[in-house]
Amino acid sequence: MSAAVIIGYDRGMARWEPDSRGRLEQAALALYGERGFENTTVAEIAARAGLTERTFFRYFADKREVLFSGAGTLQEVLVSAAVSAPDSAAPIDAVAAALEAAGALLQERREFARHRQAVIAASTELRERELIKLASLASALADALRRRGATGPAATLTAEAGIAVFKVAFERWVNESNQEDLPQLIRESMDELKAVTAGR
Amino acid sequence: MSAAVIIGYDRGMARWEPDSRGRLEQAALALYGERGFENTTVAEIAARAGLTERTFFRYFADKREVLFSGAGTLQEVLVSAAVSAPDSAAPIDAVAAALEAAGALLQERREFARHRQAVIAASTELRERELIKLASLASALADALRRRGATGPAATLTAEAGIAVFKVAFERWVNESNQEDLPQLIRESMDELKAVTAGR
DNA sequence: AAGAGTGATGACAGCAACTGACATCAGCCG
DNA sequence: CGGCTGATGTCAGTTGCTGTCATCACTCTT
Repeated sequence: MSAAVIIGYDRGMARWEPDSRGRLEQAALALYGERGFENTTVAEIAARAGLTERTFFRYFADKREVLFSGAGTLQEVLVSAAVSAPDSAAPIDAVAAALEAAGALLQERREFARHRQAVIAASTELRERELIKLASLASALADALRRRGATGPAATLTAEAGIAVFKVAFERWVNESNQEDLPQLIRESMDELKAVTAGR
Repeated sequence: MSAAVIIGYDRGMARWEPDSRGRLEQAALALYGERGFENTTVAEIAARAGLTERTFFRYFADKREVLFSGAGTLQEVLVSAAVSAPDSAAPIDAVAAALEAAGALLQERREFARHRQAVIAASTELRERELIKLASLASALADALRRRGATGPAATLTAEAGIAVFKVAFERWVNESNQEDLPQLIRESMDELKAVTAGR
């Protein structure tokens, strides 16, 4: 059964409803939010999107991945901002600039980001997936720093510390009720990292 | 079928072979190493240990967890070392002391740690699990710092940065062919973090 | 010593995640 | 017009994981 049948095939007679991928993502986020990740089956997600389980797995490698389609874009923004920071900037400052760019991107969809984060925080399995995405960001960021001339281990350390800053700032941003500015929170957290590693 | 039947019931006529848990861990590590995590079934692990699939899941929550039974001990060592650092030590130095204690523990079983790490590195699923274990260490470490009087976000940042140091040092230690000293590598990586966050 | 636990294990059924193979069919293109 | 394409459906199968009940050597009680 296709959703087009239900809707009456009025979208210019396209064979299928467009944006299957987007519909699956919306359905998954909604259902994970309503009943929790573990209590939702892939068949249910697919049904809400007017598709079948098999089609879900053509778009997403597994049940978790459906919440992480934005990771690629985030990584691109992060890396390109790091690469395009002035040559004179120290690695840690290139990282700070990259994190602020990524933060600005997330800020554009505050409500979505909050909802999504609440869903992820409620499930250990989803938290695992998020952590490996963040590790992938750190790895890509370290590569970018090496392209800027940083040495291997220092690049890794700078990138990982930067991602730690990002995590802390993002968590604050998500939980604060006021409309805080994420890039600003990133700057503050970065300063706090510098203070803390200096032994204060 | 019990393994005792095969072996001939000569261990003082105990009803079952002792240390089922340990046998499962050994069998899993061996099989994951031989054919890879994804190409190993739980039934095969259980069979090699002389047990059934059902018993495997009585000891371990899932197929990955069997490689992480040491995480609890590591966390205890880490936390108790952090808590027992001198009151005069800055948070980052308490973390450094804690990481060195944990490093010394791992160093006692260098070959095991290497083998295990090679297996984990070969599987994305296992890397995910490792990352959440490290996140749990960071969280416990941050709690320990708060008990020492550190404020919330600073404690989180210090702990996360410390775990980043640990990751980098551990990776060096595992990959170096020479018999390097892990606590020493941790000290060096910590110094590198301090340099890097200072803008060098 | 007989009988009543106990605890680790096995046996079995069942659900849900995921995969491979093949079928379908509207629209496009030559 | 007819063949090709690409997104989807259908179906069968494997495996991870769970609930439930059975088994039975050992132990404790009386």
